[in-house]
Amino acid sequence: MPRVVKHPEVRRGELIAAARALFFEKGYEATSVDEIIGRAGISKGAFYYYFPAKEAVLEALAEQMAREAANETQALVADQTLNGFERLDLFLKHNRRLKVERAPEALALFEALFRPENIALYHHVFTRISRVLIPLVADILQRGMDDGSFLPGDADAMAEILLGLTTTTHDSVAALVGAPSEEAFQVAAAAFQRRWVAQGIVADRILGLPEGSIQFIEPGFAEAFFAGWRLKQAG
Amino acid sequence: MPRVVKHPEVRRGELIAAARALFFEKGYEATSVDEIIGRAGISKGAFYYYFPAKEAVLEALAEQMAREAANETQALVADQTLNGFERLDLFLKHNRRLKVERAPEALALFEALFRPENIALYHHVFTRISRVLIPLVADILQRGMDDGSFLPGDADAMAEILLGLTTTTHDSVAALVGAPSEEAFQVAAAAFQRRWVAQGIVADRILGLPEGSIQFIEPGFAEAFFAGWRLKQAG
DNA sequence: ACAGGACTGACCGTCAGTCAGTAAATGCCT
DNA sequence: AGGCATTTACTGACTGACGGTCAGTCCTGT
Repeated sequence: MPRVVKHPEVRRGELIAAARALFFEKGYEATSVDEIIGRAGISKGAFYYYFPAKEAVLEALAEQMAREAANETQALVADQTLNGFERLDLFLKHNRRLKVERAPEALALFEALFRPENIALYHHVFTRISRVLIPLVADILQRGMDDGSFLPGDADAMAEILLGLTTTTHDSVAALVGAPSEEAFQVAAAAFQRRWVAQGIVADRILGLPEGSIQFIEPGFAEAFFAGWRLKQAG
Repeated sequence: MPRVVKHPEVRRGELIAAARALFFEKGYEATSVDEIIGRAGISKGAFYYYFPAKEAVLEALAEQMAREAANETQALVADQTLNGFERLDLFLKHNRRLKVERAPEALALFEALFRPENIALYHHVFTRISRVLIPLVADILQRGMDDGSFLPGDADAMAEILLGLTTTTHDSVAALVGAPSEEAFQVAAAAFQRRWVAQGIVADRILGLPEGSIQFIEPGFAEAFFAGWRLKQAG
């Protein structure tokens, strides 16, 4: 094969992109290094020139996704004129809007991340995302505790817990994207919606807000998600 | 090798036991089927006579551990004379006592389950344990909501959330058992303790109990755990 | 011209899984 | 009770694929 030299950053990016596509498609374990290098158009040696092991690509990919998530959020926390609750509300509104606006990509992403064979991928990605988001959320909580919007407490630990809550929806989401039939999906979607409503109430109680203050998802999100899913099944 | 025939249940049990020891020792991925059959004193073919794939042993092991956890808990929920809070308190007391009494085994178990290479094992085990415990906890919560011990709400979803909370301590426990030095362990132990205290407060608020009502771990648990760890490091 | 960074591809050891066959247990007929 | 047939439990050599290595080659900037 002809030898093509590229800037290391470019090559690295291409390798991660190739891995990303394949990991999402077939899972981390089921993707071989040979497939990654085939897609990236590069030799085995070059792969191991950039990454010490297959798992390192997984780490790099998780890192990249965590950075993307952090970048989108960071700007929101900057606004100094808002109090704690307004800030949290903005943060949540932003996330809700993202979920709806990007429903197609989100569907694909979730379908990839929540498939049983992708637990390792899921865990890596969410651990890293949590790690970057915890300080941001902790900051929001701390200000809210200081200005009386929220009940006082250990802001860091509570940020960790609140974010942890969202990652424990794994099973309910997995049931959604793994639903084998429309009936199963309907059941899973109902459970999903119930779970998130309960989670909002739980968050309200943790922070000492009136019930209904915090909403993680739009009321009709499961259905909207469902529309995309049905489209995919049909196509 | 001479051929020894045993009752299928016995053989299956021996295979799971051998796998359990090896998975705990070196992790799921790092354990080969050859090692499992070597320890169990059986041939490759016999292994695949009992399990369709390596992963099936992992499932079976997770199943076994989930059943053990459920059996120990089930008896507690049976007592009809107690109200919701007393029942929950009993459940938590039982778990706290278990953690202390079985600190040595718990240490070994945790050290195995929370090592980074064992994420798959961890996830399988805890998903299955959650699945059997959720109905039990939901039952406790429902009775407590009915008799006014707890704030009303979706008992199933809240049971799921409360149990989910405990699994999101993964990182803080992983930091504990993966600590490379005594200093790192001390830091991790402090974070661990803080995290669990916050979690107790969170649970109080979710159920509408006065702060301090729920305690997941004994005040000195991290230190007790630490003693065992130091012993191991020294030995 | 040459040093060192970027890259190649044949090769290696290991591992999960297969399979054709075999020994022991069990049922069944006489 | 003893022979025969069927089923169950098991053996171990083998395969293909995979992650990772390495000796060496090409390319680019200085």
